[in-house]
Amino acid sequence: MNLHIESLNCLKKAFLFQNVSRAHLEKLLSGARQTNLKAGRALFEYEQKATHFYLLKAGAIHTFRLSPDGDEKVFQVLRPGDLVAEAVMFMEPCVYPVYARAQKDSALIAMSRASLLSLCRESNDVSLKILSALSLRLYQNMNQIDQLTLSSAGQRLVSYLLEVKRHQGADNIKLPLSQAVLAARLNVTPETLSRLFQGFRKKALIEGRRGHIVLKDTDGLRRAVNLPVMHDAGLAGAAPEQTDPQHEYSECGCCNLGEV
Amino acid sequence: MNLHIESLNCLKKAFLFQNVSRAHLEKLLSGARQTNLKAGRALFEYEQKATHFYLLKAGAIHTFRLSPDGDEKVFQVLRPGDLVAEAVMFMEPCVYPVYARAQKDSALIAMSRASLLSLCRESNDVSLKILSALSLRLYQNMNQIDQLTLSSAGQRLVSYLLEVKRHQGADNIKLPLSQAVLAARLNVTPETLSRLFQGFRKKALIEGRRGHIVLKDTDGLRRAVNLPVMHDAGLAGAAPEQTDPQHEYSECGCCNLGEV
DNA sequence: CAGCAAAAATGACATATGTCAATTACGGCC
DNA sequence: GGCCGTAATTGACATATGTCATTTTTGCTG
Repeated sequence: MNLHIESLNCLKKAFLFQNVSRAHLEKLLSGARQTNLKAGRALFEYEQKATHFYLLKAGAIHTFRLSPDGDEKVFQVLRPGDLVAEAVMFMEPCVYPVYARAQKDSALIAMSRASLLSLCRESNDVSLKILSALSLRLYQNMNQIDQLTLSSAGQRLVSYLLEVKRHQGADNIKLPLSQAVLAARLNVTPETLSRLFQGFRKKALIEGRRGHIVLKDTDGLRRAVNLPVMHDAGLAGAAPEQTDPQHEYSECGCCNLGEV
Repeated sequence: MNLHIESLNCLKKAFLFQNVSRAHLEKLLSGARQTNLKAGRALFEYEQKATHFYLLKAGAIHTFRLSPDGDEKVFQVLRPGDLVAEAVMFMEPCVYPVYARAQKDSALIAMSRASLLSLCRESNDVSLKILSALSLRLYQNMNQIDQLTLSSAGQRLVSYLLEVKRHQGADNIKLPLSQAVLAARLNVTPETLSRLFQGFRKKALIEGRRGHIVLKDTDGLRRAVNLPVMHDAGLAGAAPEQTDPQHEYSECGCCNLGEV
């Protein structure tokens, strides 16, 4: 069956299942089903019993929580190739700790918790893989906490911009998030974000707008918001090695920029 | 050897090693050494190569990062019985993602990363245990992000107080953190924290001071800061089950209050 | 190309929270 | 029990950021 073959190939590419035998993958897929979601539709709800995890084949998924006044706090921006909620499968009690929603029309493969758990029970190799995947997510989360607790909105923005720059290589960066979503990720209002951009533009620290920005003076940016002007990047010192070309992972190892 | 026996017993109590065979534990301990730290001394540094993880036998350890202006952002407050940096052992590259420092005079058992990894390779059981421990930490971190991104300082404080109440059962709660540390955990200044307490006291929402506080009107507290007045607790809906008596775990499952 | 809805920018304003300095209360120690 | 250093409180003040309303831009779709 075509779908099957295709899914199998997708799975193989996922970091988690790099060295997993074909037999094991087949098993994982045996109970799997394809899920298609229109933009805006929910994949799962916060605190809902977590029975499945997903491989995102196409589109984009956001995971988020709601603040008391109702606005969304974005945790992750997931892209094709990413696994969704795989870490949740091991929690006790097993409920989704976030909402998940399709941001664009999306296609996913849904796999059951049970099949993953039994796979882990059978293969220590898989367990170990997942272990390292989880610890990575843990690290991402700590970095996110770190970033969110930067005292000023400017610091959070600059730290984000520098992170993006690190990953896209060039000073000429492309923001993969709408301003509204970015604002949510940085825990500021869109207005504030807009004004910050304006401010940096006036000081000739950046150029361009609307998703396509040129960083003219990164040290200046750092100074403008009182971030230490130093060696490499604002955030963690995770070795600035290039993305491992072997798996087409959309997320960066140490952070969560929401882009390729 | 006495120390050995004692350490063995400590290990057995740790959640991670609940069902691990004695032989395996022995192996873990074979390369272990006892570490004593005076209050204020560092256990490890941020970004330092992570070679060991620890079991805290006595005292208290804080893990934290530094903000650009130099103040500490507390990630965890660890108590006797807790494991320190066990999750880090599986990260790649393997460097400590936080600073760790003894807050009081502390005694720890240091175990090597290598021995843990080989234990995991040998025993899928251990891998699975750690898997669930890691996913728990992940969940804690998400809750912490959630809490830190509550827009107002008051919301963060109330959410913290309610969390503590949930765990101590009574309205009569004991704060295990100095005000300065608590302020850091909530990402506010000590002054602001002090004023918040004052404000609540004036409105007769709380009573008492200095680590010993009585919550007079929890719904009032929620309303005072615009937190939804609802069923159970402000944070995640992790089942409000009592702490499992079988392991003397200082931390709560879903959050990180810094106390028993 | 015009027209429209959504996104972004701008302005005026309120306020929560940080900052710095001074004062008070507490807890350990001789 | 009285002193002293640290922690907590209080006050005056500056300011970053949120809020709400309005305008401008953008990108689409017919």
